[in-house]
Amino acid sequence: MKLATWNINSLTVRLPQVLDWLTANPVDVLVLQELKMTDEKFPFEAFTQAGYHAHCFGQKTYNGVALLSKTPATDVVKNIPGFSDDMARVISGTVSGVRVIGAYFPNGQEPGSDKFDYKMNWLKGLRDWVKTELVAHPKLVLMGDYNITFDDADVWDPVGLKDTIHCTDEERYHLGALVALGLHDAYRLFPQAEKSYSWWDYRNFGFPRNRGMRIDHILVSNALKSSVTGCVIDKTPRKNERPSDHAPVIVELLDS
DNA sequence: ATGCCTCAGCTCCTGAGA
Repeated sequence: MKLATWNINSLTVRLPQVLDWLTANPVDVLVLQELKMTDEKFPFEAFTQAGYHAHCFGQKTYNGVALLSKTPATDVVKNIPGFSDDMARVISGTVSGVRVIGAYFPNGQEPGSDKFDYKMNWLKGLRDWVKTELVAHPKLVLMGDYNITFDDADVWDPVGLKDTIHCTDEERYHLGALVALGLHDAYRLFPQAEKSYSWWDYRNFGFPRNRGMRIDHILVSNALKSSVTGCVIDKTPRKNERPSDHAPVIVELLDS
């Protein structure tokens, strides 16, 4: 079973690339972030034709997430139960016995800002909920655009970007607390090339210079850890003509 | 240097992303 996450920065612009990518990478589950469209505009038809069941949690202009799966997802939940939020950031469902949570974590803009405070509150809300989800669903995958790096290895310039957004101790504390619930960074379960990133700034030739950060993650629960056979970042679509600034991340699990 | 890209929208500029 293969599951993937991809922040596509506007599904309106990127739909052809998503469909092409699914043809080349027929994963069982794909979660998308930053649809930047309302549910009425979501291209259900195109995904049906591609062989996917789709659930959408959209929003005008910003945010918006979707859950695509080859077999139907059940018990679909939108956003974080118990955490009041105006923004469409989370969509969850059970696919083939695995609880899948797709999330677009807040950016946070800059430490000390209102948006940073919101990010910290959101992270606490997410953690409180995921803790209970893990009890109900031991086989759980939490994946998406976390907008947080784990450590210096995830940052192209850890000195210059020290204490800036995605690299602060506060953000990393919350990411660590999430992991401490009984989750594992699937990417680091395997040897990986140095300077591996999932996002590169559009500006200043960020991608060709490999000036990026690893901020898109797939966390797997204790119950799934031993069944993970691989995790990769696919940089191919970042080379497209009008790419998203993020690359998809894929994890493979042994079928159980 | 608060911009360099990219995207959405009450679109010819602004806010947001990261």
